[in-house]
Amino acid sequence: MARLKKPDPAAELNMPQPALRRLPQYFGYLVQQREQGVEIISSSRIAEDLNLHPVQVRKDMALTRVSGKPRTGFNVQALIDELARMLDYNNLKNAVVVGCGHLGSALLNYRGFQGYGLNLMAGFDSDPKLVGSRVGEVPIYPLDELDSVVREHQVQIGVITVPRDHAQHVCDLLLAAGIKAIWNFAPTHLSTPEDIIVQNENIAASLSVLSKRLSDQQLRQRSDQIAEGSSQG
Amino acid sequence: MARLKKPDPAAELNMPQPALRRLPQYFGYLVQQREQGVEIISSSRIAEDLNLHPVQVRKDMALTRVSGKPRTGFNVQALIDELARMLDYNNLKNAVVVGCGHLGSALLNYRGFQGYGLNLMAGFDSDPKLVGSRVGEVPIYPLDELDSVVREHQVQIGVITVPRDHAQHVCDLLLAAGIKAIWNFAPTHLSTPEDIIVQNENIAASLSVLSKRLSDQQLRQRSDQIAEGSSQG
DNA sequence: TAGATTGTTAATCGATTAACAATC
DNA sequence: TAGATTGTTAATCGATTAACAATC
Repeated sequence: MARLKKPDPAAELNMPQPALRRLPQYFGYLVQQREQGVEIISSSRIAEDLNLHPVQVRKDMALTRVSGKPRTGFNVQALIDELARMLDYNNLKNAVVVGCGHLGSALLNYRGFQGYGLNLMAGFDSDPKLVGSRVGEVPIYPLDELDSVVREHQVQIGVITVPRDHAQHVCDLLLAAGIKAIWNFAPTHLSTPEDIIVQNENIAASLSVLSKRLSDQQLRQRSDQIAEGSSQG
Repeated sequence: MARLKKPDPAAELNMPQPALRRLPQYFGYLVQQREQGVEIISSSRIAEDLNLHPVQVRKDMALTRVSGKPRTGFNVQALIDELARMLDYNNLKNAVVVGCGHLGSALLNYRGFQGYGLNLMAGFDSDPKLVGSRVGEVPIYPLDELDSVVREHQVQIGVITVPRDHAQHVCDLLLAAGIKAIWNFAPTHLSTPEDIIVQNENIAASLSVLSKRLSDQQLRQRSDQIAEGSSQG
């Protein structure tokens, strides 16, 4: 059995955000490795596959308090278990999806959320044709049942996938029903009380990073070519 | 007209990633403000609406080299124009989507990408029923036409929305066709040459951040209650 | 002028990387 | 033992925040 130091609640509460964003990456990667029969893995191997610095991987692994063995590496299963505990993947959290258009349907059809502790247990839509049907096995309700469903199942997380102009209204409905956290896919800013957690899924931000990296690389390559040309000339 | 210092190419190439991720956020926010008739805006107002520190907003605005006026603020349109230039939104980049299931369809139906410089001009799918049809006005081709379509239109960006187990194969096809950047929505790590830009859209990472923030807040609230209870007792 | 806001420089904070000892 | 890998401490790097001058 892999050695495991006592968890440090303070360290876990104050986890740096960049690290917190890397942990699910490790988790997914390690689950995939386990499926391929890998039982022990070194930090340098992880770093290489995920394009990270090996020391950073060791620092992150240290957060899990799973000890590795010099000359061999870390126990994959132990890391998976501890990451799941730290990220609270074992406590399934109920969530509802408001807006069952293309994006909402895609989320409702995605079967991978369970592995990350999220249970999408209901969808809501204003379209009477959708109401009463199921999308990816999840039942779709009319908007005016939102309050009762959320209260009855003590749902904590609301996912907003409605058009931009309806997002704030839906947000208000969710908060009125007692929701504590909002996962917002609508491309707009939501006004909420301070104690409500809002996570904006800004696909444009991600796209911009990609786009900028591409432009920058091409700029660099072009200036390299010019430099080459002039040194040859 | 708003004052505008000369762009600084070095500063733009070496833009810090956290800042780069905030710029599209400002862009979207400012476009929305403009639609509502706002012409001048202060850094403190932006900061308040986007939950940022006002000094940070001013630093970020300084990156655009748009000068604000003391006592009034920044010209909204000037900021929008300069952000669009910095993020290269004006040069429409062609992209293809491989995998036209729920998520791929959602992307193809999303009409907002044009505003962010991305033109999804073709979809590919192995399902013969989809091939020849259109999803959100974008034509769907069979996979074996990927190479010719990508070459013909000099497409630089490939979007992968196929199931996990097909992602690496699709990635290889895209690279063979000359694609330089991959936007990967499949929950798996892709092996690529060093000069290829890969942006992983890890929805699980985002979800985990939300989930952890929720758990942590509830932990804090519970320990606050206990502290309250004992101080009262 | 007084006051509000920008914008810059310095200080702080936090994350990443380097160096190296400890361990198997 | 030799060598490879972990794990910790120190150094560096970079981003955020604070302080305050400049400007309208």
